[in-house]
Amino acid sequence: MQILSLLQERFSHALDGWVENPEQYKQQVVEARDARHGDYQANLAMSLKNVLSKNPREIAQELVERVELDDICLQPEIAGPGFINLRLKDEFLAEQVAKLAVDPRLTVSEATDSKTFVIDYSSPNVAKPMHVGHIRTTVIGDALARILRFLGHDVIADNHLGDWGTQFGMIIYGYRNFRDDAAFEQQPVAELSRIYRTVQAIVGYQAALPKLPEAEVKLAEAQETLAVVEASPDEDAKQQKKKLKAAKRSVRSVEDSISGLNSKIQAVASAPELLKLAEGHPEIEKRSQLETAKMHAGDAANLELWEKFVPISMEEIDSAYRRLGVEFDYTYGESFYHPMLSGVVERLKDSGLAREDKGAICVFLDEFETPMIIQKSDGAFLYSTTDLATIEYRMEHFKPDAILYVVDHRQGEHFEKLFVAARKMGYRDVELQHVSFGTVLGEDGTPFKTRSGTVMGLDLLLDEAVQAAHAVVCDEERLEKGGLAELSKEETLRIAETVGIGAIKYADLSHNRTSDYKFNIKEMVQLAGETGAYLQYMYARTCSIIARSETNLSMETVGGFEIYLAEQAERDLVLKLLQFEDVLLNTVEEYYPSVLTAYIYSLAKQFALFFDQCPVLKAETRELKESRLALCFATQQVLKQGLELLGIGVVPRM
RNA sequence: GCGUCCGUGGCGCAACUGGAUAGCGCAUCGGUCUUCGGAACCGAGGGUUGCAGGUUCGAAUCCUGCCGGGCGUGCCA
Repeated sequence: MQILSLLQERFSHALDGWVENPEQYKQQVVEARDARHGDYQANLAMSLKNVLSKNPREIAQELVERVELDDICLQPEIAGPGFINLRLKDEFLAEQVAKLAVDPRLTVSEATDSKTFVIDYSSPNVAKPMHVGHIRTTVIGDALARILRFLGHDVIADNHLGDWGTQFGMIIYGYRNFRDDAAFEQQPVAELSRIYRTVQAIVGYQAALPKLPEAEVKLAEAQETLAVVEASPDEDAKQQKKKLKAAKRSVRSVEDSISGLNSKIQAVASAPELLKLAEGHPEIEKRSQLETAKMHAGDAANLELWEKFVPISMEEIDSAYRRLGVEFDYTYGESFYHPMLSGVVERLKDSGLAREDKGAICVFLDEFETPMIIQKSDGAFLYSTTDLATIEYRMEHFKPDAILYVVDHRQGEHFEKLFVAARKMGYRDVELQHVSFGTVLGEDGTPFKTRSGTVMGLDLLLDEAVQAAHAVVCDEERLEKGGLAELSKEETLRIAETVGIGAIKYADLSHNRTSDYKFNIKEMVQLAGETGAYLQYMYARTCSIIARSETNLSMETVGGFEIYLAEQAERDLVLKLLQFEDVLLNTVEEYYPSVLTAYIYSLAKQFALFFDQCPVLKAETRELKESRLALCFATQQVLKQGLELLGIGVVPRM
């Protein structure tokens, strides 16, 4: 049910033959922010003031006379400078919610202009452990895929794996030199990730070691500069402030980098075995890069190892996806596009878009100072090259109307360049969108790490959330009070899993995707406030009351229950339910899942209010009881569907 | 330096893309009900939306300039 566009159309019609392009004004019909102004409000009279050279209140008056709303609304009211306040008729609400309750699609229509979306999300690096940074892209991308599909679009979920990068050189080198055969035999995934971490630690150590003295010199310089600025202030107070701040900032930044270097050095220096390896394998980074280059060049031995490692690492990645309930249609990694790269570069050179500069092949774009480099001076290709090849491939094979890249905001400039270049290559009729998102931060406001400073593996993170959920939700006293004492251990574990994973997802999705957010498991699994658990609980409550009613309520039977809107809380709940489709459309307008989370939360709140104020099983009359049960049922369906579109599961009891 | 995003009650975030008295959740304080599973409901305090101008009927939102911060910035992804 699209209430908003229904109202907008009516107003647009009312303007036909009165103003030019009536369509452009209809978006000024919006949901009322304040309930005292009705359910919806039309704000167009004010902006038509100059167009019609008339007093806005007069315009509003005339609009009200022209607009055809009798079947939907009560008599519109004009307020303030020319606001038109609209209030839906109760009969209309009751009629529509009755339709919603018996419809598996909850009266959400399938798009008439169905489009094909390619959504590029998750994209972990094979052979590197997944961590908290992969949650956002995976969860946001998955939610968008689910919502767009539900709205009737064709969605191609493509996991653009990093399976061809420098990390392979590192594990190839590490595998040859550091592997523990018995461990690899028994637990290849764990052993591979141990090998990767070992090489990475040594790389970090060896790179940091020579940089430390330089950094200390820099620190001394920066401190001296600061001292000079402090000692001999600029006469201009403003200049002085600026200089002081710049000097302090540079001290701080050098200090930061020194502490970074120190921690990398410490990580190896404090572990004798590692230190020994580091000394026995000088220049390990260079050696690893060499292995990568050999692999790219087609070296049989290295490719054989690549073939061996990829499935092992995918096992781990897939298990994380299973747990998160995320699926892809395609998993074309970088390696898939590798054979196409030289062709891309050749075509760009031939068409004059790319040329050589300082040994590298570059695409210069007017909009940017720095070029997009597509081939390094040593002949290697870059991620720009792969991304261009990927666009070519997708355009040819999927013919999408839109390609969405769910990637963090730091790559913003890369995508801007990529899109400009793609346009120049002739791909003009496709929406290219960088659905960017902010960083996941730890308690201290810096990118999320464990106490020891390393990034925490995703599986451990999920375990922690599930444990926290179990502690809160499956507390014995609580279960006792809720009449759930007989739940088996298996059931409580399953509930904790659903709640824990849902908590992480909800916390992520409910934050505006463009901003950073602090990752705090304890807050996420809270039962009070705006959390996934609260929503799941409200769903369970709808289940509980319906079960108690012993009415065998279902989509087939609920149609027989007539709806009465006796109380304000009922009416508000119904209006909320009917706004589901408008919210979904709004959610994909700019690809903000938080629009949907905010709606589901407000629906749950509204249900809680209704539940508090309107007795259901103890309703005064049988008709009222049935009506309210039908509202519980409709709420249950919308909550379930809404959460499902976010990738969040529900349980009937918790 | 340049580019880009951001600054909203103590904290974490909204505000339907320019609408009416800026909302919500934590936290704090008070109240309701002998519960349809208190994870409930109602109420209170707390804000000059970083600052200063401008645009107009109207600005948290648009423009300009400051102040403060994140991120990016030619051969990593």
